[in-house]
Amino acid sequence: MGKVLRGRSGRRRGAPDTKGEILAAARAVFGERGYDGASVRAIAAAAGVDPALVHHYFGTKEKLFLAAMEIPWDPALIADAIADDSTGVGVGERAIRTFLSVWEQPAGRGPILALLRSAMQHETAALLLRQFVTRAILGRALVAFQGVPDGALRAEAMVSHLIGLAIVRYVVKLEPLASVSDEELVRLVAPVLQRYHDGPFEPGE
Amino acid sequence: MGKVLRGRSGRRRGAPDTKGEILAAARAVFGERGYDGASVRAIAAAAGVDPALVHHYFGTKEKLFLAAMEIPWDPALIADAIADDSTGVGVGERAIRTFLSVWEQPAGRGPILALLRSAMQHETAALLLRQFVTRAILGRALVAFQGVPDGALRAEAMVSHLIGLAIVRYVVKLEPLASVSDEELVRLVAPVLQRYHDGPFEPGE
DNA sequence: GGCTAAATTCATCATGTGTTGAATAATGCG
DNA sequence: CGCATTATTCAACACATGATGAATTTAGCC
Repeated sequence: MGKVLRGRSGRRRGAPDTKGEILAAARAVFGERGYDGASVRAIAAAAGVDPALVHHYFGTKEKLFLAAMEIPWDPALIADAIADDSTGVGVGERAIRTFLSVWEQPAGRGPILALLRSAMQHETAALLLRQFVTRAILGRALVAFQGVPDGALRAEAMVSHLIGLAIVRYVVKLEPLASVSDEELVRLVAPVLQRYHDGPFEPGE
Repeated sequence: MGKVLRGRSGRRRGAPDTKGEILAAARAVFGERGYDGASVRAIAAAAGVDPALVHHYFGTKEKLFLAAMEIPWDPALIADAIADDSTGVGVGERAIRTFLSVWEQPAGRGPILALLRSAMQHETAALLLRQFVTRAILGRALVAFQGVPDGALRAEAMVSHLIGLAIVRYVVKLEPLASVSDEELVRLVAPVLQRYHDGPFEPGE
């Protein structure tokens, strides 16, 4: 109790990773409130630190945001998990399973939630999300769509469904979708996603 | 040029529908910037009016938001269009076509965009969106899922895909999805959505 | 031990926000 | 015409925000 009241000015004893704590707090608060909604003061408070320190380390709020969006999990791993064809199951199931593995734990959920929330209100963030999806996810996962006509389009449609799922399940919390079990979600969504891979799509039908 | 500078105080000549203009401006600005991002001053400016007038008519910003979200198109019509089984095509195609008919024109896009954007940052708006989807859309469209096991879940999954589509196409603007033609989008998405209606879904597989 | 550099806070600024109350101008009813 | 009502703006408040520069305390090197 009262750990927040760090008292008087000056350097603290020991070598605490304050910069890291600020980053973690930033991810959490950006994730909860989005870019505009998250105030530097709120982030500083969550890190138990004076607002000025945030500026000392990161200069401006936007730079802090960019720094906080350096995601803790490796996007390449994600993309590879989706691309990996060695398992028996199809792309659809691989995609939804990887999706859940990230979203179901708050540590992984934080940054993308922040990115997603912020992309809705800030063009900078929208651009960031666009690049992230395009380069980090789609760019690598596209190997699973090699040989498929309009592969890029189909892959993007798949991603769009996953984004919608994230919003409905974790932000808007529509029932029953929000509280259905992971396994049930896989059984529900996987075959539908899979159809983006297998299904026909002829301009003339 | 200079129409904004309405000059001195007092009532204006004629009987202009200023309240309506404020509402329209509110829909536009809320749609572009979301609830928190849209300032009363910006809305007032877009309506060519003093900020105080906004409060005179609507009291508070939140009430203005709620008033602006009284959507101009009839949700019942939308829901019925999706539910209507008399046409030859399946629910999937009906859903994506109705979706496009609303989103492709800015007048219809405005309010939901505002609702969607705001739902990402404000719990009030999230609740509003939840109720809107549940009552206005799902509630009526569910007749198309009568007799289908887990109909509610499947319908929600469908809606989640449409929401994701809206975000990727109209907010984040991922290419090529953002500039694909309506017809192509229908051919791409309709059969996948349809699978939520027809496809099997057994808890035990 | 002394001194520089880093970490941290404090006080403060300029700006933008939602909101309010009073003032002014036009309308419409008697 | 006179007068209450409505429409509209002006000026201001209280508050939150991002940012800055100076002051204070500790760490680390010679």
